[in-house]
Amino acid sequence: MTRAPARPLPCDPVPCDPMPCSANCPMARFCLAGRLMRAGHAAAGDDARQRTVRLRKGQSLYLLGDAVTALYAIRVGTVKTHVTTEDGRTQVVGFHFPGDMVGLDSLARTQYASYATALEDTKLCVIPVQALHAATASTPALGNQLFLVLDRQAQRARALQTMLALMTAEERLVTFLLWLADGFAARGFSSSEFILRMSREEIGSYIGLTLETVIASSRGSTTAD
Amino acid sequence: MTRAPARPLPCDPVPCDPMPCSANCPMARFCLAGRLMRAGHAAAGDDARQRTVRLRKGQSLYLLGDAVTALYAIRVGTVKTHVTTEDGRTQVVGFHFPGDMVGLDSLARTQYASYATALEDTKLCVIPVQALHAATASTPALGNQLFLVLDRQAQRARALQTMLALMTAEERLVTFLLWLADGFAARGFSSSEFILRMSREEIGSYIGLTLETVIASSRGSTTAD
DNA sequence: CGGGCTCTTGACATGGTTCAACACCGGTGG
DNA sequence: CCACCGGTGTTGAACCATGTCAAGAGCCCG
Repeated sequence: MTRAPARPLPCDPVPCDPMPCSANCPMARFCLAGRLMRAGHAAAGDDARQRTVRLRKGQSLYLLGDAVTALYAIRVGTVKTHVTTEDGRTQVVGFHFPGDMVGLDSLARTQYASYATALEDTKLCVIPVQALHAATASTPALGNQLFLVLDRQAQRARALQTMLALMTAEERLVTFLLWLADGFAARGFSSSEFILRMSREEIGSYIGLTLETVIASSRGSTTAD
Repeated sequence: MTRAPARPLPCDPVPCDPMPCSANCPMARFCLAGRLMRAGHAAAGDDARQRTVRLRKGQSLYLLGDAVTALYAIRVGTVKTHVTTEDGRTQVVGFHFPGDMVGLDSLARTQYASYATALEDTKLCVIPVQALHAATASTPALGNQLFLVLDRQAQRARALQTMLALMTAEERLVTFLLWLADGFAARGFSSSEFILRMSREEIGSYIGLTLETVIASSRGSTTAD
């Protein structure tokens, strides 16, 4: 179980900035935003040209409290969303991979409810909320798609709740790794071998353990990393 | 800190079955379903006549896997939603009080994703999903309201996640009781004195502790029950 | 080559669970 | 009315999983 090297740039950085999302995005087949936009394709006319954003490892996409101006869809890279408690402790609330949307948890709000930070060099499509609103207004099917996407997030949140409430350290880690494996498999990557873009500490924060316990549990688990 | 007696019937069982929700429901001021329906009032004409359901303590509103035919709004009483793991352990995923909606977590699904069980004698309004769909289709504002309600659920889920991940037993219990107090205050009841309708075991399940630890932590906490 | 990361490991402390016993209360039947 | 019974709540003791602390290894980067 090895960590990612410092700045790997695992995917080719396709230069596709001012292009329709579905044209040449490597994640087009799996991209939720793509499904959203195709559901209402041409609803916004050739307004479908996407702006993109690049982040280097460690850079923030938005901060907690920032005005919500856009959602984002990951093209390449990995993003974590996280919050802090009043006493300074930090808590990772989600990991996001190519094809995932970032910022959904703040869609109903005026200010972002979390921080979003790149775990590696990352490129994202920008989906201005006003454009999204206009598109959903003109295309009901798009709203349904969005609704399903939100439901998936809620499902995952419930699964996490039961995991945190009644699983042991090793069960949590195994479950987490299986989730990752499923996610990679769904994107067409190997589910039996992959690189962890997040640190042990970030994993531990997400599943409610210290980094030392994450390591100890990974020792106990089969090496079927 | 005392538990509820066996069958208290704390609220008067108003016989209001075939009446518009807002007419005589004691929770009208706080009812999410009421807000939903008023947002689209007369959208469905006098179809607004509500069917209601009564449950006695321990009875189920629906079972995991049942076909999703309706949402419910609590008039009087308390409901828990819960799931079970493959190895038989049970996990409370939510408590629901007068004015709350029950079944929202399954709204995007064809089968309920949890069990819903009454913690005391309870009366609910029935909101058929097809009626809800019709109403949202004809009244966009209603969809927005629903969207906000779903977001509130998601917020609570995130708060629970951080609670389970990084709070101690006593912190969890205190937080849980404060949530209850806030909820009662928002409904116009006393926030400093109230009856726990759920057992220690159910509380423990919800906040990831055993019933013994719930007791031990409640001893430690101030008696500001 | 040195500095600062993350990762790893082991010893130790401790919060929470487990287990067992008992108190309390309401309901039920004699 | 009383005795019994089951469910829930309470308590304490022993155990164990996990957190805490400290030290060192490996690696990337300047």
